[in-house]
Amino acid sequence: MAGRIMPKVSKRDQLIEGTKELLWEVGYEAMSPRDIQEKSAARPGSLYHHFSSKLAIAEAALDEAAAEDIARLEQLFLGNAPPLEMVRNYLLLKREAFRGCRFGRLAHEASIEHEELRRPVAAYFDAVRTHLARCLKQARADGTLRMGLDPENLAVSLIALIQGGYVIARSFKDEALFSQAIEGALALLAEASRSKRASNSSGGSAQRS
Amino acid sequence: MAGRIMPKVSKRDQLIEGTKELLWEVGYEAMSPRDIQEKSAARPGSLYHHFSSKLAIAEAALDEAAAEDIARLEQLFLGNAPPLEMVRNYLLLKREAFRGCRFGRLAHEASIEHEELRRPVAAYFDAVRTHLARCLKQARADGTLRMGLDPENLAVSLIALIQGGYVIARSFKDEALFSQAIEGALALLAEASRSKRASNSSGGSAQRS
DNA sequence: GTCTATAGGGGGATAGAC
DNA sequence: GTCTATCCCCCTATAGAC
Repeated sequence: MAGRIMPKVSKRDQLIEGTKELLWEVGYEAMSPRDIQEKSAARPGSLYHHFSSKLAIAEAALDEAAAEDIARLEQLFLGNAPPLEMVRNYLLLKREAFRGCRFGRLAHEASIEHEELRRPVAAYFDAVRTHLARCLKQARADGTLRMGLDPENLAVSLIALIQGGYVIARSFKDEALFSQAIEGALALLAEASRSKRASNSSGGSAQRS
Repeated sequence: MAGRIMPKVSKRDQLIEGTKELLWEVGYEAMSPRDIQEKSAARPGSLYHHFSSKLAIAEAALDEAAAEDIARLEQLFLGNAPPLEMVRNYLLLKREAFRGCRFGRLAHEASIEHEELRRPVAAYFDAVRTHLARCLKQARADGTLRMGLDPENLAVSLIALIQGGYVIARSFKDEALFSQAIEGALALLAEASRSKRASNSSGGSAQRS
């Protein structure tokens, strides 16, 4: 049993892992080095051997988290569904409204002014924005999204929608509000993508291919 | 100079005022009783004479803040502009993107689970939601907003949009993203509003902050 | 690399004089 | 009502043995 060739999880990895969890659960400021140590079954000596400070280990953990989620996004947006459908699917991803976004939740802490923390957070959002903007641009090009709608602006709106959804759900202690926010936006998007095939003569001629 | 009949600002009021500012600046958890005392030129004795705990004074301050802002909302939504214009105007209110919403910023703290804090936060958002939903409902009734768009859902979406706008602006350290999020939503709304009047004022929101 | 022991400072609150 | 003085605990490390 014990003789297996084990990857041998180092204390360093355990510490990083514990920190990732804590950053999501409680954020940066409310997370103490002691909390990390307990969650990782480690002692101060280990923590400060591998990392110079709480900020340093948080940076490492957050960099890892961002890399993970950015990679997952690549997968998500890889398919070849119609671009607007991709956007819809992204909005409808299963999310734990109360848990919040592990990046967005840090945005309101004063510590977000540490570039070490802000950089990975911004990197994650930038990846989302890029994917969404690309889909929306494509949708506009192929005629499923109306002109006059700026894909870049819209992408930011949708990211904000999700982040705000967490805020509202937590404030009302009601997960349903998260879904409501998403549904409202989906309905708007549907209106904005309603084909030009109807009597509305807003200039478009493109039909579904 | 000093002989004027002064309203005599009590230490209690100073403490509340200082707490309101701090809750906005740094949030609940990062605000220490000592911070409050310094900001209010008061001493522990005063604080704990008037309030039983940090939580108690935060509750009092937050209740006051919510009452203020709910009253301001009443004024805002009092005019008799077309309902959809009211909504647009609300979205275009001047906001300090980096400062964030003094209610929404608390939503991600673990302490939001204290009902004392959550109640005023939810009360504020509920007021916004009610006003927006009423406008949107009216707009749908008078034909300026398409059927098929649920006013309740949409109201939640718009609140989320704003709250998320703060998150994104802070994450990217870029106020322009707040405006971008708003613009994106305004464009969507414009598409969803039926241009029954010949004079097409939709989409021409003209000013950016 | 990981441990135990310890340190300086601030957090949240109380006691009691005035 | 407001003040000064003080308390205990936890936060963020640091030192040094193993």
